[in-house]
Amino acid sequence: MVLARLILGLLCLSPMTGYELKKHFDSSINHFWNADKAQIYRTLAQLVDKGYATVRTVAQSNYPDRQEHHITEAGREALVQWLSAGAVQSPERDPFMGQVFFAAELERDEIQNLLEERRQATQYTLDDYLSQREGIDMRAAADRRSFLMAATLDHAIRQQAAELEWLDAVLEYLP
Amino acid sequence: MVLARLILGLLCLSPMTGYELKKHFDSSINHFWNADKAQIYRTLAQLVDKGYATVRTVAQSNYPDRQEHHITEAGREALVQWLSAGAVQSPERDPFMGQVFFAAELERDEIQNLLEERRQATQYTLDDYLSQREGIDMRAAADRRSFLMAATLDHAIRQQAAELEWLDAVLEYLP
DNA sequence: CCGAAGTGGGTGCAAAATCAACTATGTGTG
DNA sequence: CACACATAGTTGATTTTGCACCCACTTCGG
Repeated sequence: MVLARLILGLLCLSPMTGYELKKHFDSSINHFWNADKAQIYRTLAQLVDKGYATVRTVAQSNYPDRQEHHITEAGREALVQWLSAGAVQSPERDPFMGQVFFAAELERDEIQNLLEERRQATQYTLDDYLSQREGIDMRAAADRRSFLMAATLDHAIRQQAAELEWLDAVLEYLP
Repeated sequence: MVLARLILGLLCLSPMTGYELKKHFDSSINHFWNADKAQIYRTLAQLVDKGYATVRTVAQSNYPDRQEHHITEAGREALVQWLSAGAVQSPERDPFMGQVFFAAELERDEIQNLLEERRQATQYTLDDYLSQREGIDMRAAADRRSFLMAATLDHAIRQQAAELEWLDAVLEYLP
């Protein structure tokens, strides 16, 4: 469902192969979504079925043929409809919070390890996002599209930063 | 996978029926996980299969029989093993960020609507969490279990608060 | 020259999650 | 009395996701 819209969104920016879509999910989109290769190719096929995208096979000299997927007018409409239908509400889901919730089954130092391990991972993720952020041309963010894309990265940065602060607070006051 | 551990965690606190588990997911656990009724009952059956829980049917005078699920020693071990195996890393997943990422397909005022709608929903969720937080006896949070449980709620509160701040920033600077 | 990594695409399978019914009975409200 | 809601649990179908493979060819590093 969501994946199909995200793919439509990417195809809206420019025609792409499944392979290129995967790379986007692993880089520019990774701070708010991820997707398995197999899932991408299958969803792509569904989009073509529904008439939201068309395929154009482009032969290359040295590399395999590109199955270039182009968004159709119907596809663009479906995307806009999703965006116009209002802000989606998705339930919170964080397995790590589950670990914390029941962590009392562990000894105090093991709990501390758990939190410190998470702290390190969060710091690592935050640093990754911050370096991605540096790569963004701030003059380009004057146009609305770039601004919004950069904003989602800012969101991820704020979330990670908030998590770090929380972890430090918990580590400090843990009885 | 995660759901099975969370159920084990809850059964660790006290024996419960599927119905009661569902209520916990809808109330005390809702800030970091949710689960469908059907999924809970099926997972419960799996836990019994694996020997992580046992069922005791308790007849009631006016109401249907309770299928009380008790955690076994093996179940407790499985839970502890999950907690000891280290902090789980789960990829970020936020459909709303997808909407923002591609929101440039909309007009400026529609984008503003989208963000304001989300702002309201976030405020509502935050208020809910804050009122849950009020219900927590702070003296009880001196023991480690209560402290950790309250901490996960604090985490959710911080996340929602950070989201609000972000939304305000985006609304202010949106070109 | 060998092997690793990159380009490009795909299948099969299983687990996890969601949606929508359906079964009973009891209790409280208008 | 009818109706909604709470207690308690179950079934079927479908979608979503994740993991592990498989193909073919090219380019680059040592």
